[in-house]
Amino acid sequence: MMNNTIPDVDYYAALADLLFPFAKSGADIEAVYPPRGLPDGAYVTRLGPSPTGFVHLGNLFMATVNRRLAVQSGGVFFLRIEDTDRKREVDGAVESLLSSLAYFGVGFAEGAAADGEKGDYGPYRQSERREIYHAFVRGLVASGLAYPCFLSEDQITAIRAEQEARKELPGIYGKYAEWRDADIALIGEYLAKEMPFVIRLNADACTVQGSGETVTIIDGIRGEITFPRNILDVVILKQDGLPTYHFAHTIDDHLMRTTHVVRGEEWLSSLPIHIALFEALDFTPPTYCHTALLMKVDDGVKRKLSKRLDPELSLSYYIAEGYHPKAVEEYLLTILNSNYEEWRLSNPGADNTEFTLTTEKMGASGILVDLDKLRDVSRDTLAGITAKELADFMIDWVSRERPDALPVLTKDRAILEAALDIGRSGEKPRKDLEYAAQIFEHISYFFDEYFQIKDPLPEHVGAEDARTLLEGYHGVYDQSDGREIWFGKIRALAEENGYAARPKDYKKNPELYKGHVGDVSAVIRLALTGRLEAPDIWEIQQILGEVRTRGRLRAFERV
RNA sequence: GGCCCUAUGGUCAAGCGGUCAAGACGUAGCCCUCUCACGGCUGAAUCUCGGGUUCGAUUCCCGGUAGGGUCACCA
Repeated sequence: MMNNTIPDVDYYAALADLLFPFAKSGADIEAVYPPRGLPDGAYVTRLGPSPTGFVHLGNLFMATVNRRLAVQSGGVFFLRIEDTDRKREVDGAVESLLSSLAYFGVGFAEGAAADGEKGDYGPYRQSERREIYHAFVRGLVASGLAYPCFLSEDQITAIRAEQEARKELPGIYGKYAEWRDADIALIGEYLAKEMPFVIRLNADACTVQGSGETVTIIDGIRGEITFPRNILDVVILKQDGLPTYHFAHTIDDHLMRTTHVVRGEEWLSSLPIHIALFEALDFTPPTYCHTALLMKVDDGVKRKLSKRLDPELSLSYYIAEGYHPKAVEEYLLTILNSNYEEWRLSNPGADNTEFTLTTEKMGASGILVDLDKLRDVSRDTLAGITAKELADFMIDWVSRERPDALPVLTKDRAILEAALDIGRSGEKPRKDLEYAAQIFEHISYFFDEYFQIKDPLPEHVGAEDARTLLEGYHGVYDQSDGREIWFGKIRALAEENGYAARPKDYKKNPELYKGHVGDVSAVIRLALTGRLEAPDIWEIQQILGEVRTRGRLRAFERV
């Protein structure tokens, strides 16, 4: 059934006409997307997510690198929606992607947007670029570099089974590529019968004369990488007429004038295909930068983050927990460039855009996402944010995640800000604020609605003693006392009740005392905050006000 | 299994032929201290294994081993 004569130029031209009678030429398309008039050294980068509805930390990671690389070089960062798989597409996915990224401060000056798109290199949704792809596929067919393949799913499965049995490389290539240079009459016949087909790259026809068996490219992160040339007749156009990732990537990044493709390491293995495609189309490939993968430890095994298995690593997790966008950005930068942390240490207050990200400084081995580290970075970051801003941030979070608590939190803005600002000024500011959910719990005792006694009495204080101490404290308490006078009273109170006025005295002669001032203040702290661990009592009283302070002291005495 | 990537403490890592092998997180202890947090100090903890090259390898080369990725009409 196959034609054994070597096809000629006429054959390929005829085939192209047969397959794509109405397609434009590559040159027509090319004319619409001229090179960008950017200065030398400007990076054009992109984010190319598929709209599956799941927005991953990896998406943010990728967005952060690409965006910074573009922005810091005076280039362009754009968003392209890779929606060539209609089966996986989810309604509203683009919107949720955009809003999740926006939460973390990532926006796009060019590309797909919630309401259409912006920029001169569109369309920015691959599903809308059909004509463009077809024009170039036609060109490939016309030069004998691609061909229609009518192999059915069953046939392909059978071929694979045979290959597996023979321990051969699976796939359509070489002698298995039955439809390479097939009889044009037969193709016409199948076409007339509307048999489904795909367009495959003719890998053998692509091999550049005299270039050898391997290809070497310089990766922006990894340096030189050598691999065998692609021999697979990969599908470039699917049955539904949409391109596969490989082909769409080649066409789009060429036409959109992408200079640097920064993507995850999982793409490294398809690089031979992409290089083959760029060569076949006679395009100059971009600089590839393959980043390390974000990993997770599962049962002691390190593995790639997976959408399926790790819902807690979706962006929505961080948004729901209320991690501050700046904190997450700081964290990502620390894992992105090993010298970032050092830079941050010597430039504590500087805007992180002053730091220049380099692909050379990016690691090539898998990164374990470390929430401990994130929280630490977060504490530092939040310490540098004003209470006013934090209050806005908390209100925003509460209205999203805890709407029931919104009235409580917004009732008295001054209290909210004061609560968030405790101990944050001075030489050694507190750093105990991590993320909204934690902060909410942390300051909850300032709100009567959420105030409750959570901890037991301290070890050295019995119930009777507690009552006596609180009564005594209530008697001497004066809201207008300064911190020194106030604490003097606590010391006196401790002494009167058999507790050491100074912890050191107690440590020296524990048998002489019931405990020490710490125990006395612990009781007061417990009455006022419901917990044994809280910031300075005096400050808390200032914020609570005299009425509520007395109220809580009395309430506790009754318990 | 083929191909590719990776390999310094539990984690992120500096190092780019000669170092007592940085730093950060975490962890242990101490100090400061009314608790907590902050801060300070101290400690434990790392070059995957063999071969080369070299006067000298954590560093360069080769191999093993381990981990990871990928082998779709998914991206």
